[in-house]
Amino acid sequence: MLRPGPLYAQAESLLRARIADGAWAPGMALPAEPVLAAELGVSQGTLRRALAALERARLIEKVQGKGSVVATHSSERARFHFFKLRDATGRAITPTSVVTRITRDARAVRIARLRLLEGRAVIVERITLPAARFVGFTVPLNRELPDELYVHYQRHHGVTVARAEESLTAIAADSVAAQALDVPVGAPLLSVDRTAFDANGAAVERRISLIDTRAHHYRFSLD
Amino acid sequence: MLRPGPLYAQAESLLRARIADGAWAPGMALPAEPVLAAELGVSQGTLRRALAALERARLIEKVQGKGSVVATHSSERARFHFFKLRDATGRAITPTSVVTRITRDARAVRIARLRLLEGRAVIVERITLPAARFVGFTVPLNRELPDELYVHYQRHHGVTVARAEESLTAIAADSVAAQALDVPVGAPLLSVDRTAFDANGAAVERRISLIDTRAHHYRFSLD
DNA sequence: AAGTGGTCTAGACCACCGT
DNA sequence: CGGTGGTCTAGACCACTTT
Repeated sequence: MLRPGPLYAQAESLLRARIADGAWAPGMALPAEPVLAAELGVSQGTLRRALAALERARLIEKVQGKGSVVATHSSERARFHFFKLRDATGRAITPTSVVTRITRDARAVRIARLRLLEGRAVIVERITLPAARFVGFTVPLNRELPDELYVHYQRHHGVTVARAEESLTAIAADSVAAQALDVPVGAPLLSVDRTAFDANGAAVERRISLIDTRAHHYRFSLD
Repeated sequence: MLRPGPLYAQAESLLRARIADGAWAPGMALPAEPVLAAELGVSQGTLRRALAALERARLIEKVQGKGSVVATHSSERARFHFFKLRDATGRAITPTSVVTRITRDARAVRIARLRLLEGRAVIVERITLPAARFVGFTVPLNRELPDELYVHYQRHHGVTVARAEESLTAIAADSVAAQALDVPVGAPLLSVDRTAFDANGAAVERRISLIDTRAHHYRFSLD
């Protein structure tokens, strides 16, 4: 058998693939460590090293005495991991969202969305999804959504966003954005261009957010 | 003796303190693992767990066959870790910097700086340092600096920046920034408000950068 | 009580670096 | 060659959760 790299890395990528492929669904309990170790043919210590890496990548969550489960986007931690806006004092805020338009062609689904923070329109977004991964995509229009979009991807399309890259710039509001956000044309907006990836590293979403940052800040850490 | 928390965590904070206090200077080799483990009274395995955490935090660097050393900011990795601007194609760029003014009082040292990318003025910065940690701070004015500012902090003041928090907003250029960056007054600029911390978690720098993002993007990952 | 993950140890063996 | 870190294992014991 081919054995590229250390055992713990092989174990990690095996488990990572099972999660990304949906063989282990989000919320599902993993086998106990001794069982899983035997199945993979490694010691429990080696398995634990692989599981620790998956936990750092937020793909699984471990609880002492209970076991490990595949991480869900509805869990507190993941919900805030991809939403970095905070109010002026640094506190997190829960946004509400309204999808205003959906269009599609053979290659992509395109979504326009407006997000409100504390009742004020603060973000306009244009989202592009690969049609192949999101067949039959649909959400109610012009109504507040019950769940985060990433939770929707996961539940209805088996797509779990694991990682993202963002590119930030300051731009001047055009007339469309200005009207939606109730700011003057030419007002400075924060543009966030995000590409999101699943656990296998495949791109699953492109999202451009235009943000009115007069009352809210984009906040994060460099560790 | 008091023993709060697991051994590996105690070992980690002990080592972390030695680095932050300067008892182990940047670039200095650490004792070999068996030696260090004996000194701390833990097994090599437990010590390795602590060292792995310090390596993830970029406080030390390990090299197989040679040993471990306290990380230096001049190393490639750390140099780019705190500078997230990239060109439009995503490539990293090496900035040059000119300090234009230094003022000080009993509490703080204040620095004004201009940064050039590919020959164009792209960033104006105002930096505030706690006077207590930076006694006798001085750099040549209006001349290109030989080293990054963080390398200067480390070499001349024993201050190592280990972590930072940033708050981003889009603002309109005022007349001062507009002139320095050669953009119209009111042009959108990316404002980055950074607070930097040492390995002990003490704040060691406040820095506000105003960036012209027409040709360069602020780029980073959410993992 | 039984099962889970969490900690800690000791030791064998491997891969790499220097002399 | 001796010294370094890197990998892998086996087992003892602890802390927590559930039955």
